[in-house]
Amino acid sequence: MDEPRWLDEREMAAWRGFVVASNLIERRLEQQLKESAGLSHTQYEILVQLSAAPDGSLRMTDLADRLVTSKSGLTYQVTQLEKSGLVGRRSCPSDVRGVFAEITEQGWRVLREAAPGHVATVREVLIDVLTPEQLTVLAESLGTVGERLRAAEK
Amino acid sequence: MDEPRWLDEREMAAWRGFVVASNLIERRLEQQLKESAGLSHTQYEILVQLSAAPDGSLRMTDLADRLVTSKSGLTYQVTQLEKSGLVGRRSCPSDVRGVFAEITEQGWRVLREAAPGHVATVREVLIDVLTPEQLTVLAESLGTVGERLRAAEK
DNA sequence: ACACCTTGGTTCGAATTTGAACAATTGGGT
DNA sequence: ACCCAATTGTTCAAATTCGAACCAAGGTGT
Repeated sequence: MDEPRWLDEREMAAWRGFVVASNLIERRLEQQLKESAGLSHTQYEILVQLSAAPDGSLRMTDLADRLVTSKSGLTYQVTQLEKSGLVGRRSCPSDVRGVFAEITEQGWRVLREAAPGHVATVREVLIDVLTPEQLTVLAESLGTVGERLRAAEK
Repeated sequence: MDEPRWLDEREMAAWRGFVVASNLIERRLEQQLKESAGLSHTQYEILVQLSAAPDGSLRMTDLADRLVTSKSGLTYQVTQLEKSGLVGRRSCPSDVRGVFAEITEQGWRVLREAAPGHVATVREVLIDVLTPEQLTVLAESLGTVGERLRAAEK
């Protein structure tokens, strides 16, 4: 770390842009979901991941990985969603330790109800603000970034 | 919201990429700063903003805006940093209600100490992973996104 | 001067997040 | 079969976050 390569103007712009944009977007999303569906963004994401899974259920650890959250954080949120009846827990046949989180009927309803507004907001804050070309580059770039970080965490 | 325009594959890739990347990056940054300098990312950002200000000080509200955080959240963090001696509070001459947060000598030292490692990590997770062209597009895109959201919040 | 609406910052309580410690299993490698 | 490291999910305490309520002080219009 003797002679750090500082960021030039463009690099700095990209970095600041990223940090600021992600904070602003997260804030807006949180507010929109909370007010229109009574869900936090994390909770919404849990429902989305479960709904996309083959049988509407995923192992806790698997789910935690997809959400990029801590195991304990997930335990907490799943418990919350369980209290609200949007998610249930099932135990895993092949592994006594394992626990499946499973989206319920009501979970589906709430998700279907919340999705349109959420998507609209996503468009409003990111997608519809950019040109198709920008979107393509963004998808590729952040895809790579994600892969690298996933790999590095292991 | 009768017929929502769902996201096509590319749009979805951009969106998922954004969410996943920002979570992963934030996690990594937090971990790196905590272990190498004992600071949270928020605290680091506070020091950066103050150090960049003309006289090393900013009004609380101004600072909160730049950090994209709530006023109460900032009050908390500034208090923490004050306890550690990295930041001080001064009152504003022209407005009795006003409070300036000001970076201290020790704050400067800690910041200088932490910066190289932080920048290295930023390169590692984002900047050096992308091509110059990708970086340019990213900077422009997220710049726009940020501006729009800032404007919309008013 | 006087109401009145806005601003600036802090305080408060509630919700959330994290990492470390833990208990119970699992799955090799020998 | 058996020992041991790695894995699973939860619990716990501590730190952080937010929004709403609040108090004090500015600024405006009459």
